[in-house]
Amino acid sequence: MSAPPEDDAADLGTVFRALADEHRRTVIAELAADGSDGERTCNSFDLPVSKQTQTHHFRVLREAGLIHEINYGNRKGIRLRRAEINRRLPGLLDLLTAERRGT
Amino acid sequence: MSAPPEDDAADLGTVFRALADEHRRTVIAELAADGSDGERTCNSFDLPVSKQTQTHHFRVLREAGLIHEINYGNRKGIRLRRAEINRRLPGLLDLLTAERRGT
DNA sequence: TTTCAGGTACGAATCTCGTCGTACCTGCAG
DNA sequence: CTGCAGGTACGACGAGATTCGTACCTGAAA
Repeated sequence: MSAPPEDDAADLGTVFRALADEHRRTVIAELAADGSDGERTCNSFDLPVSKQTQTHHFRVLREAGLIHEINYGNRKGIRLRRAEINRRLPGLLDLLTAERRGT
Repeated sequence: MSAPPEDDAADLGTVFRALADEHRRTVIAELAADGSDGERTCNSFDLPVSKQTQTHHFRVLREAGLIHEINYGNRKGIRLRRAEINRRLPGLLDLLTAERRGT
């Protein structure tokens, strides 16, 4: 209810709901696996959905406090909020990277 | 698709979807916070929903591999599958108990 | 045996979510 | 300026989730 803060990390329900979707989980797992934490474009994830749907997924991830979106007007940059996640939800990123390696 | 295994821990998507609901998260958080790991009854959680809905929630938790249900015909016992969870999803229970203590 | 609380099965109402179509905006390359 | 790729806004549709009503089963107490 009311406008989401989207500025800081949301509650566990919002985070789990965001990570329940396989596409969004793939995005965060890829970001978490890349230690350089560089800025990536939305297209670099090769999601098998339309661009409207991608916009939706990245918005959900941003409102859950998991990523940072940098708007360049024309294109958009994605960055993992690793520090905030590890501070408020320690161990979460490890769960995602572990799943990605099998089992 | 097909009948769910419900015997061993499910994938991350199923687990996150199960824990996205606040009622179910409350159940697991209470179980995780109680170190004795004793058997509890469904009623002991005081969920503000009807008993049909409780049946539904406990089934979701069981199919996600998070709890064990012991059927006595008349009543039902609930037990946290702590060992399996900590083995396949280390750190998950800590996230739930941390949220319950406030941020 | 009768009664009753605890649970389940099935179905319906409602809501949310994931997806896309159409239309529009933004910045860069010709 | 024109064209074009990347993104967004709004609306719609189908699938799934949450909740409950009604009906029924099970075991223990009276």
